Amino acid sequence: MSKDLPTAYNPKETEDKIYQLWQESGFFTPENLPGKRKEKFVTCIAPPNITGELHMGHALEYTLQDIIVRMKRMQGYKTLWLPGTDHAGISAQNVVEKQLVKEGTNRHELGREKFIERMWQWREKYGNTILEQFKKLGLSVDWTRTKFTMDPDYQEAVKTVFLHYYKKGWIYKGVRVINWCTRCATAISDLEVNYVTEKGKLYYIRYGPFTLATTRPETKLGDTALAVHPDDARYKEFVGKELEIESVDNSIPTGEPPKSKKIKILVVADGAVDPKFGTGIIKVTPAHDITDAEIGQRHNLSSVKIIDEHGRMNENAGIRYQAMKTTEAREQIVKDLEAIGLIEKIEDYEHNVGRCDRCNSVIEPLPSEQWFLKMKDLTKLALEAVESGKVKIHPERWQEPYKHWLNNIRDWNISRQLWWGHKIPIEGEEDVLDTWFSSALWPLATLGWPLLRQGSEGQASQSDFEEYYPTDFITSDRGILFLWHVRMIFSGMEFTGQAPFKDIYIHATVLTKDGKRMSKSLGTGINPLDLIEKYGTDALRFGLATQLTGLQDLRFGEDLLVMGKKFANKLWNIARYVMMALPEDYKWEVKKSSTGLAPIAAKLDEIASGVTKNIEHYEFAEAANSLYHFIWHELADKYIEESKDKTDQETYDTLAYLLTNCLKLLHPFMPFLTEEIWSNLTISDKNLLMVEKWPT
RNA sequence: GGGCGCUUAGCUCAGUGGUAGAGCGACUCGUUUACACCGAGUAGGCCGAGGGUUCGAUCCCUUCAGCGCCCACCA
Repeated sequence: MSKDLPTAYNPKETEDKIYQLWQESGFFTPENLPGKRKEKFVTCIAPPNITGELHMGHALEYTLQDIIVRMKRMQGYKTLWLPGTDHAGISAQNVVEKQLVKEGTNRHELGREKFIERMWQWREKYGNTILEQFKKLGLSVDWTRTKFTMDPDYQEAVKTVFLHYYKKGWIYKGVRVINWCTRCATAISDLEVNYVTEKGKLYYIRYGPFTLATTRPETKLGDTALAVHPDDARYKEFVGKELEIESVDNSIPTGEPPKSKKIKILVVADGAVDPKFGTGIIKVTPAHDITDAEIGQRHNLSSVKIIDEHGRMNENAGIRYQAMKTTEAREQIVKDLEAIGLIEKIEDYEHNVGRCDRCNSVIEPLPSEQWFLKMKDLTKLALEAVESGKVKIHPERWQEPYKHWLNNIRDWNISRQLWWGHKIPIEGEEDVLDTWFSSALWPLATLGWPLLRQGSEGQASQSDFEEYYPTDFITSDRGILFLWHVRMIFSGMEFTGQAPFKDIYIHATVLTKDGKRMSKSLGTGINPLDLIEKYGTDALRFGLATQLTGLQDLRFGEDLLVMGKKFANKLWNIARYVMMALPEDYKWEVKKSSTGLAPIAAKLDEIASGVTKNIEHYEFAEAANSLYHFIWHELADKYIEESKDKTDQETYDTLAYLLTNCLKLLHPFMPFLTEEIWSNLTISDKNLLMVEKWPT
């Protein structure tokens, strides 16, 4: 009996040692689990980016997932949690590009081949750092199945999917007005544009008999029509007519004073125009505004591209403005219009400016030839999966946004003008696929779809896909419900007829104590590894668990970690006490029933079934709190105090029963500490706690 | 413009149709060998504001305010 344990729990001396024990046991791999396990429990990870560094969101998400996985494993399920990383196209490429800039070069100088080599080097060196940090968090993932979204078999899966869609006629190439990032020099999807309210100007410009307002006067050079609402009585007589109006002459060199010239412009009627806004009449620039492009399509308007991929005016803007940046052109044209008397007034104005999600540059909508995936049928599949209950979203309130988004979706622009990513599998194509195109296949491709897994040693010969698909559970921040979950769902439905997981749990987003977004660049980020250093992993996990209540946001405070640390210590000392109180020759056995024990044992049974239900229903805070309260205030404060002068068998058995079962119940939350205590108990025939039987 | 969430003790948050709870912090006592990372206590809340339903509301309905987030083609 180890009575000489220190009076305080020491996470640092425990954690690495215990993690190694787990790894050596092989129990993270489902095939190695003891006993006959017919029922499976498979959870799907959200693979971190290779650019990633562990942040509080990860700590929360993965802790939550590990709690479930560990409980399921103890309940006797054949449990798989497969780890991996995502190549993260645009963000990873940006990181390495920044590195190159520091070295005084760039990717174009390096050339495509060398650059991709650099990307792989980078991923070798840093890409798995975050996976190493998984060990610090105590995550019970199957390291033998680690995946990367650019692994050879994963690339096969991507190719298969692309060609499948292509043959179905769902993939097409077309010139569309898309969101273009002039810095990243690539198309990006609607979801990668962040709209930020910014101060700008609203310019009122005379267009013949009308005055209309715009925030982007430079796009005037690409106007091909004016539009009014069909029911707007004020302008009815103009609809369908071509007006001759005065504009600026863009053929005059910049050095010379501006002149006006007459141009002709058509007036169309379109429902997209809000008659109540401004003068109720808008200019239509089909090449540089997505709404205008749609109006243009409806009315067969020509589209004049005046801004190029670098964000500069091109030859269509006329010699006077050509080669200027859009912002310069704006100043110039305003000056010119003022000089020839076409500006009526300029007002300060707040409006939404689209910025690149990855580099924060202003997005320039422009026409570009891209690959698109038709969303019509896939949308149906994704809706069907949720409406039929094949996929359940928790908390339920996220179902509506999910449906709403799908019902308003456009075709998906899947091509990116990047170098790092899956190449479009069509000959002569230089572009790569949107990262989410491959991420969408994660639950499929990681399990070996469409190829059979090459039977590595000790593996069953049948493929992982047959064995483990579909998975049971996935959890994420709300931010990627549309970017990722939707796409995994329709991919799964399309290729297997089954949704890739049964339950989605949207967990809270971790904010700072002031309610601000945690961000490294804002200096508001907290590194979970620092917290682990300070409090220990179990304290972090337990503290997080008590804050996991299913709300949208979670203001993270360290108080809860203080609590977690104290609690870890309390449990440690409870264990020390019990070991000390029991006689030398006490026969430890893991009792199955509370019958014949003190009443508190039955109380524990109640707690146990409550905790089980709580975890199954994602009520982590409830589970953690009930354990905390029972262990501290019922077991320690009351029962142990009362038992101090008792030496009968019932008391001994009760103490042993309480301790062993509390360790089990607490193991998913505090795996290191509980496993360490367990290893000190002189129970014969025991296994690692992580595979002991769950007490319900 | 539409939608969602939140508003409870100094701080972070639980919670229930019927005398309000936890952790952290504060205060008072306690040198009892499991634990001072402890124990026994104490203080501190018209449960955001107004209205309604009810015998009774912090909890249900409604309006409003503040904060946060998501979606959207407001020039």
